[in-house]
Amino acid sequence: MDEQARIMQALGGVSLAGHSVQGGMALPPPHGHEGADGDGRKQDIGDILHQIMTITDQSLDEAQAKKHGLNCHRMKPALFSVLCEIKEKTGLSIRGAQEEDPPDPQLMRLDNMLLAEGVAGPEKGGGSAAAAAAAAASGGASDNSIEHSDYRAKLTQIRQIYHTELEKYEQACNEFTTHVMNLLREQSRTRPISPKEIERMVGIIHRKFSSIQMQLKQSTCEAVMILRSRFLDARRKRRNFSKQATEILNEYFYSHLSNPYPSEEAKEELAKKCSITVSQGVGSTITVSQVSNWFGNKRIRYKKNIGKFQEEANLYAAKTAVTAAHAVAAAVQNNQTNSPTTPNSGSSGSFNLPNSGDMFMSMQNLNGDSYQGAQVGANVQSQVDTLRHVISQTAGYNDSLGGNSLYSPHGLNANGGWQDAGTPSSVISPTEGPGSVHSDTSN
DNA sequence: GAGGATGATTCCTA
DNA sequence: TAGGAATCATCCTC
Repeated sequence: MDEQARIMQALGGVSLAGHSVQGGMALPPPHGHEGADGDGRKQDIGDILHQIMTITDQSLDEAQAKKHGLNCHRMKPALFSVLCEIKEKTGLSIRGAQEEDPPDPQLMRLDNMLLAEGVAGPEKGGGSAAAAAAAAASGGASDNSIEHSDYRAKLTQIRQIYHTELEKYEQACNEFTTHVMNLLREQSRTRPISPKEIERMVGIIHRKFSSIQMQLKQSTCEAVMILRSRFLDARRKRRNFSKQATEILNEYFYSHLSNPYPSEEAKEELAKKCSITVSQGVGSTITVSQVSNWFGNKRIRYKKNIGKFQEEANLYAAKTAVTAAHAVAAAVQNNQTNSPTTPNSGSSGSFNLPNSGDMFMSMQNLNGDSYQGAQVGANVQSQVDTLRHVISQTAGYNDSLGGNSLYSPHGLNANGGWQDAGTPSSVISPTEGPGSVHSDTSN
C-alpha cells in the first residue's frame, strides 16, 4: 500500500464529530467551535477528501486547478499538520527499510566476467586478450588470424550493443529519477515529504534499474560465452583438406619418403601452396601447424601399415614419373628448336629430373625459379636415358601390380625409424636441386 | 547407422 | 621443442 492510501486510511479513521482519531491520533481543533457548525466542518472535510480521492481521475488542467484550490483551502494547514503527525508515526516503520543493501555477489561476478572478456572496462586489449586466451587454449595461437579477427569483431559488436543499452538504461534511470523527484517536490506542498524520503525513493528507483542492468549484463555474458564456445568449436571442428591439398602433401611425402620431415620453410611453402590450391570456404587456409599435423599423422600411419600405403606410393611415383617425362620431353623439344648449349630459360620449363632431388616440388615450381634449363641442355641425353628407365619401371609396375612396385619402404630402417637422408631410396630420394622446397637440413 | 579415413589433440620422450 | 604414439572427434562412404 502506498503512502497516499495509508494516509487516506488514517484520515478515514478520524472521528469528525469528536475530533478524535483512531489509534490515539488527535486532530487539532479547527477554526470555530464544536456543536452547531460541526456538520458544516464535516461537510468541508468530506469535500476535501472527495477532491483528493478523485483528483487522479481528472484531466491535468482540472487536476492542477483543483490542486491549487486545495492548497488554498482554509483547512489545508490543519490537514497538513495531521499528515505530518501521521508521517511521524509511520516513518518509524519504514526507517528499517532504508538500510543499504550489500553489493550483490551475482552482479559482482557478472561485472568481473565482463571486465575479463573485455566487454566492460577499457576497450584496449581486453577482447583480443580473451581471444588470444581462447586461441591459446586450443593451441596454435599464431595461425588463427582469421578466426581471431572474426572473434574480435563479434566481441566488439557485443561490446557496442552492451554499452549502447547501458547508456540507454542510465539515461532512462536519470530521467525517471528527475521526474519522480520533481513530482515529490511538487507533492511536498500538499503532504510532508522529507529529503530523506526523496533520497530513499531515488534509491529504490536505482535498485530497480540496476536489476534491469543486471539482466543486460547477464544476457551479455551469455552472448560472450556462446561466441566463445562457437569460436572454440569452429577451431576444433575437423574439416578434410581438399583433394588438391592432399595431393600436394602426398606428393611431397612420397618424393621424400627417405626422410619425410619437411623443414619449417618447406612446411610454410607447402601450407602456402595448399592454401592457394585449396578452396574450402572462408577462413580455411592450411596452416603450418596443420602441415605438421598432416606429416605427423602420415608418418605414423604409413609406418603402421606400409602395405596399405604401397599402392598410394606407387601411384604417386608413377604420377611423378609421367610428369617428369612430359617435362623432359618438352625440354628436349625446346632444346632441339633452340640452341642446344643455351636453352631457353623461360618460366614454363620449370622442372627437375627424377634423380635431381625433390622432384615434385620442383615440378610444381614452388619457388618460382626452379628452371633447370642449363642442366637439361648439358645433360639432356643422360636425363632422357634415366627417364626412359623410370618410365619403363612405371610401365612394369602397371603391368604387374602385385610384385614389382616402384616404391618400397626404403626410408624405414629396421627399428621402424626413418633412414638417414644420406641413404635415399632408389627412385624417390634423389639429391635436391635448386628451386625445390628444402626439407630438413639433415636430408 | 557402421566402420574406415582423417585432422586435431594430448601425453610422453629424447 | 619436435616428433612418436595413442586417442578423440568428425567426416565420408557404403
